[in-house]
Amino acid sequence: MTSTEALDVLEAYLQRKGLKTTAQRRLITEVFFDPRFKKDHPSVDDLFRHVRAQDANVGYATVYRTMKLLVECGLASPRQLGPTDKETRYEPESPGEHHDHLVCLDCGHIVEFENEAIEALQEDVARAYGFAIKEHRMVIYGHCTRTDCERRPSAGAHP
Amino acid sequence: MTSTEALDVLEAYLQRKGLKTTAQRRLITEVFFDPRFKKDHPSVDDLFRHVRAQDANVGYATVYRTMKLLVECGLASPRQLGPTDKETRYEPESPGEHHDHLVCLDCGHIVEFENEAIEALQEDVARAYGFAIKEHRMVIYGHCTRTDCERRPSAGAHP
DNA sequence: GTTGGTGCAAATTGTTTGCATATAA
DNA sequence: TTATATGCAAACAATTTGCACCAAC
Repeated sequence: MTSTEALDVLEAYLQRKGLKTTAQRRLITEVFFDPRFKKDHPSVDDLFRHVRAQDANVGYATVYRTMKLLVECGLASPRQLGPTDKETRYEPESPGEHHDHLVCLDCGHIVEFENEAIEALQEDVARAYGFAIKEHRMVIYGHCTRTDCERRPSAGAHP
Repeated sequence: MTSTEALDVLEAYLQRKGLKTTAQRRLITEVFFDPRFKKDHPSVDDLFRHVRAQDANVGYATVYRTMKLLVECGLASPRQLGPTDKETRYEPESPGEHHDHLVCLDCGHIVEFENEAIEALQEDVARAYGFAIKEHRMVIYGHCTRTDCERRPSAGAHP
């Protein structure tokens, strides 16, 4: 989803809730959906720094509060891909899409994928235990084979 | 794995590392592997309270430090099943075993399961992207059908 | 006797909140 | 004009760390 579409979704949500469209909320949303940035699962701090580059007055708290709004209206999902990561990272969401993650334990590289066969099996499992699935999370940790994969012990994850 | 077996694993690990076996480390490990407790994915605070019931002098920091040791020697895994939970919870591990989780969004009930077909498909996915799998995490969120399932909005997870 | 452990309290870190001011509606 | 947002600093909560004393080895 483009940043323009995301803004539309956000503004509709704000209107419906009687909240206000502000320059800060627009800017943060634009940064979050910026194609140069989108794939990075940014933390609040990442977002804060990029936002400050465009408007030096935005506060940390505003970024937190805006990300909470984006989550509420379905435009973002909080993630914790590396179980040792302490900060929450955010992923842009497009309604109807879903993907899971492959995370390289060496370089931190993240690949998103989707697999219908796995999802069908998940349905079977859930049914067997009397659960109605709302959603799921799946992360596979391993070692990637990128030529530029270098050990980054601090990269996050020992899962 | 029984608490006795766990203690053996821990002591072997401590010895190999030149570390010391102490009463506190033994007690915390026993509590963590106590069958009455095992299934509960306890937080450090849960453990701390049960440990204090047996020895009123143990400090919070010691529980943290000991859980870190248990993770290092493979006896425990840190989990964050409800993405809104802030505290880390721990799950007892037995080498060679693996299970994933079903979490009820209403009552917080957790079911552990294992599914080889899903794991086989994960291998396929990883191979397709050039990843060698080390391990994985899968959590399915939904609504359970237990008769005593009651909405616990604070129960944890809106994933 | 050494080396490592414990308990406490203080420090750190990520996140939230209270409040006076500013701004969208 | 009136309700909501903002930015700042202070508050919080989970976890970590420094240090004086203790206890395994």
